[in-house]
Amino acid sequence: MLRLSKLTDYATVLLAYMAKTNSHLHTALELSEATAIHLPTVSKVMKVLSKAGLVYAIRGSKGGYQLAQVPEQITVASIIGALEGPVAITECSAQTHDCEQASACEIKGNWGVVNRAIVNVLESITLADMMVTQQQYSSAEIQVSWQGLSR
Amino acid sequence: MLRLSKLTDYATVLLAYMAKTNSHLHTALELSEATAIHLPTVSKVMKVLSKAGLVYAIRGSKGGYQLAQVPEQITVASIIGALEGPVAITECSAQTHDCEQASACEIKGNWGVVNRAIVNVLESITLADMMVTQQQYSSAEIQVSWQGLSR
DNA sequence: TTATACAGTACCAATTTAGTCCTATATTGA
DNA sequence: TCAATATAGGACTAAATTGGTACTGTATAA
Ligand code: FES
Ligand code: FES
Repeated sequence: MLRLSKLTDYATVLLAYMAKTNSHLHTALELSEATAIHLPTVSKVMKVLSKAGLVYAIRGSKGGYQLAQVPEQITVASIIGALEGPVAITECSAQTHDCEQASACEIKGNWGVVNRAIVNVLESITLADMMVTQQQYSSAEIQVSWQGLSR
Repeated sequence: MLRLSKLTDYATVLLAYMAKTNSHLHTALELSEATAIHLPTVSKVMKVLSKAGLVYAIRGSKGGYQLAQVPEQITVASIIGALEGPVAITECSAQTHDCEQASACEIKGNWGVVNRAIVNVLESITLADMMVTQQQYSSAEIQVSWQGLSR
């Protein structure tokens, strides 16, 4: 149902924690303890974020991770892009797809428009936005979770 | 990568075809031939759309399917909803989720905001919008597909 | 040289999705 | 009433994806 992967969710939680205190380096172990995400999973996610250039990684003892940009410059779209690749809600919304018989299709090109609209939303939301405290809703409303992630 | 299921894509193609000539009933066989989606798959999708109330279904000989509303009233969000349930980009953006330790999370509630923004986009786009002819892009741009669906 | 911490990759289990098929039910018309 | 037509509702399997873990390699500091 138009779901992001759990790894993307983990990544956002980890980056948000790092953003809070970005003065020092964060080891994978520290991140794991602070977020209650299992260490192997933290490692996996951080490696991907490092490769994508969203965080700096320093090896060796006294090493760790640090945000590569300020939270205001890290968009949700870039986090998703790092973990899952470019957003493409359907095969037809992707740029690289090849199709000979598209002439017969009634909705040709329109998924691309929808996709663009969603990407615009995701590019407009930054890590800093994600750290704003949201009001708590009653149980009938949005029930947020954190434990749910590490299930 | 924030992907809709293929069935949702099929459903949109089928509904768009039906919208073109909604004066008569469309049998699953006719829809299959017009869209080149295999008949069993067409049946599966139409059953779901019927159950969701997006199309009327009439059984027996001379039976078939017909849109339950005009294309301007059928939103992309409702099509997704019929096939995949409500849009929930993460577990934390769902309404029904239960979490005891959310107090520790840095991004608590924010996925719900992002989710809402995406739902707003999807609710603003109708089947009629999806039928607007889009300009053809060069191969470097969006490459639309129709055959890709039935792969 | 040793301990620490990230990098890269391979791997498996669990889940989800796509696709097909079978039986039941409703409708029409001969 | 019977036969033909079409949808309804499940059940089922194969394929693909995802989530999670483990192992080996490399860089750094003391
Ligand atoms: S991700 Fe933090 S409350 Fe769900
Ligand atoms: S769905 Fe891809 S061109 Fe129609």
